[in-house]
Amino acid sequence: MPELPEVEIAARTLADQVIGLEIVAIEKLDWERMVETPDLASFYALLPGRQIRALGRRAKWMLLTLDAGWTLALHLRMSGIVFVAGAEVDTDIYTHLVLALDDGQRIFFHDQRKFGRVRLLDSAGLAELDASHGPEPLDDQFTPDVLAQILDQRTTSIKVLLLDQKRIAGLGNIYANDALWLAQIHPLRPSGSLDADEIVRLHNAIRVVLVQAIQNNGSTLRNYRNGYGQAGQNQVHFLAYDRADQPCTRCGATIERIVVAQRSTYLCPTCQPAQRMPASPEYQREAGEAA
DNA sequence: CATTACCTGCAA
DNA sequence: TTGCAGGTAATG
Repeated sequence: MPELPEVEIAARTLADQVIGLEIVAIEKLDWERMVETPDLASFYALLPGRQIRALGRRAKWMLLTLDAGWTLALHLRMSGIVFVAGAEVDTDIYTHLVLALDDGQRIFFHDQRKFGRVRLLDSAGLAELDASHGPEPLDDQFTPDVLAQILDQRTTSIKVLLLDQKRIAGLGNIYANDALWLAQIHPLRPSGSLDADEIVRLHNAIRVVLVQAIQNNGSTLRNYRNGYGQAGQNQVHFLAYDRADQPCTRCGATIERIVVAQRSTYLCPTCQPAQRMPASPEYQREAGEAA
């Protein structure tokens, strides 16, 4: 499921409900492989008694800042849902982690596909997680110049680069597709081939699609829910993602589906040309003569 | 760099 | 039955 907007909304809606509460027990943990660090014995020993001080997000990681310098980091991967519920809600076979809180509520980590991951990190572990990701696209420090440096000289396709969390944080398949459509850039263009104007367009497009998705409480295709168990509304606003064979809302051409890096990729063949249109006089003269 | 693996459910 | 799904790590 979740990309940056969905994790952001999930973190915000969790914050409304659990800040200041204490984790009193690990009530259920039936998929032990989801705990990446520390070892299980330490996880069981360290978590009870921790107070939840703040909620945050880094890339697609939800961060629960605890006392004593600990951070509980949750990654929802494809199908994870983190929500709060009281004792009246039963766990099901997909609920793999339940944290009991001191007000009687519980944090549920529900994950149909079991790809979700949990880390309990000290300050060094948190710094390591931070350092392993690229810049946050919604930060003020993320400027077109920063994006230009990330793209510079790279031959890898722009779509693959946008999905690489080490280069830029938070984009997944939906918003990478939509940002490229909005910027009118073909997903297979080599990253280093974008000119200054295209980089400015892409920088702006990334922010626009993410901000709009947050305003719409994220996208729910199948599993995604916020911290109250509610679905998002952004899925009706997709620009290119999942719109194969439908008309481009900008030019009316038919949206195509191709596969890039084993991921479905949607583009408008008219608005997102495979080759950048060179503006040099030589090209224009040749183009004119050929025509 | 491209495949494959990790999991499960659902629609074609 | 096959292919596909908001992601990433581990392989050739």
